[in-house]
Amino acid sequence: MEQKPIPMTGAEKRRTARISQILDAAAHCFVEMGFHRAGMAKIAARAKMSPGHIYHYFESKEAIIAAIVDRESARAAERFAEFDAVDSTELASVMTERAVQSIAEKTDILQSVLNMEMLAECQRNPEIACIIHKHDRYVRDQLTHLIRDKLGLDLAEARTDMMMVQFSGLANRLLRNPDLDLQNMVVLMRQTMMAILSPTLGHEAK
Amino acid sequence: MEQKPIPMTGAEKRRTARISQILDAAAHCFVEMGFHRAGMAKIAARAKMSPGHIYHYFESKEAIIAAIVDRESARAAERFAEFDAVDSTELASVMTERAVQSIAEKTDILQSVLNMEMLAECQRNPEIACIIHKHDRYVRDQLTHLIRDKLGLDLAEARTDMMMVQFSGLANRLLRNPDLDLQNMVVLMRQTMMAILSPTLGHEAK
DNA sequence: TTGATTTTCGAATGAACATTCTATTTGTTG
DNA sequence: CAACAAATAGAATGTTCATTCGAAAATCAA
Repeated sequence: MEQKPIPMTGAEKRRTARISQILDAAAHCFVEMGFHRAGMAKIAARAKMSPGHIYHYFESKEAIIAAIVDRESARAAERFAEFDAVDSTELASVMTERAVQSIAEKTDILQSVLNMEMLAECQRNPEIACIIHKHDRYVRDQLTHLIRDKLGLDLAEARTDMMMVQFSGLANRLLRNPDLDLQNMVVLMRQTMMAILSPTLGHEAK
Repeated sequence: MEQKPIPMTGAEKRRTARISQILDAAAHCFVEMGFHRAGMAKIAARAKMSPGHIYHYFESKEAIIAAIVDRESARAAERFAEFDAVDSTELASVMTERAVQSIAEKTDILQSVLNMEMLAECQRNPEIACIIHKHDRYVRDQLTHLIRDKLGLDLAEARTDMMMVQFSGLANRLLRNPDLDLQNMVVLMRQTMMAILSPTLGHEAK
């Protein structure tokens, strides 16, 4: 989203370094054990500091969870922002490639696990819900603008959501079906995305 | 899947009643607090029995989680089995309606939360993974048979997975975007599903 | 260097939790 | 009804965990 081009003092740099040390450790533990079985002791050990010290940077474990959700959501949003620069005619292809390719990597399976955890938490914790909805709205706005103004299509909001259905649906599918044949899937996925971005969708010839 | 037409004695009936009492209570608590923050005390209270007594029916809390995952997966599989009886020409429509309608209900939002929790756990606990993959394979086999043998389409496995991408993707989307306009979505979703089930998909006219 | 400030540690605390165990109640059967 | 088995309760146990706190170490200012 908006950014800080403000330079940082040494102390501030240190502080943000420590914070991302903690977040990296927390993310790792959360993937491995889930939000609520990952103990502060484990997180602290992985971040190479004492448990007590974490409380100089975060008010509570909940605050760490919120920060993780925020960071991961922001990263996902960033990834979507790349589509902005893509040529209109190739959008479906590029998005398909990115969806499939990013998912074929181990790191993104882990990312998916974190996403599941986040979405579950989202229905219980209003603060988490707020963070997730904020980032989702941002991504949607970007994509809707692309579809409406660059591609000149109607039903832009609905098409946006349909595109995003493909992304999260694919991630979900890969967790449930470990034998998924990506080779064949990618062909159908590309055509499906192209169909979603075709002017005739939503205007059925009867 | 296969079933037991065997009649039950009074004692057995009681036993299964108690067990589903526990599972209902557990499911409720798991949705509300997640697998690992839901304490046995809370589950016991909701099931109207003592914590200790639960251990007459389940070896451990892990066993309850496994049982919940199994039950919920089996229920999802049952719901998919209904599509078996649907007329070929209407499959896409019926599946769309079912996906959208089932998701528009509050209960299915809660079901989605449980699904997220399950999928996250699936990547950490091999026993859970096994249960989930088993049920997913069952659903896929049903649907693939439908697509290949009733609709006479090629690429049946890939089309199956694409259909399932739509289902889980839609559930996911609704959690992330609470403002989702189902009215417009349903139109695009139906056409997308029809495209996935059209013989021309996968055989692009260049 | 000295004093002040910040960073860091790790033990102490208290709550929550899964599980076990013993005792009590309920139900069944001869 | 008596004796036995099954069901149930709930307190006790030992562990794990988030959080707090006082002190030690490092950093900085003068």
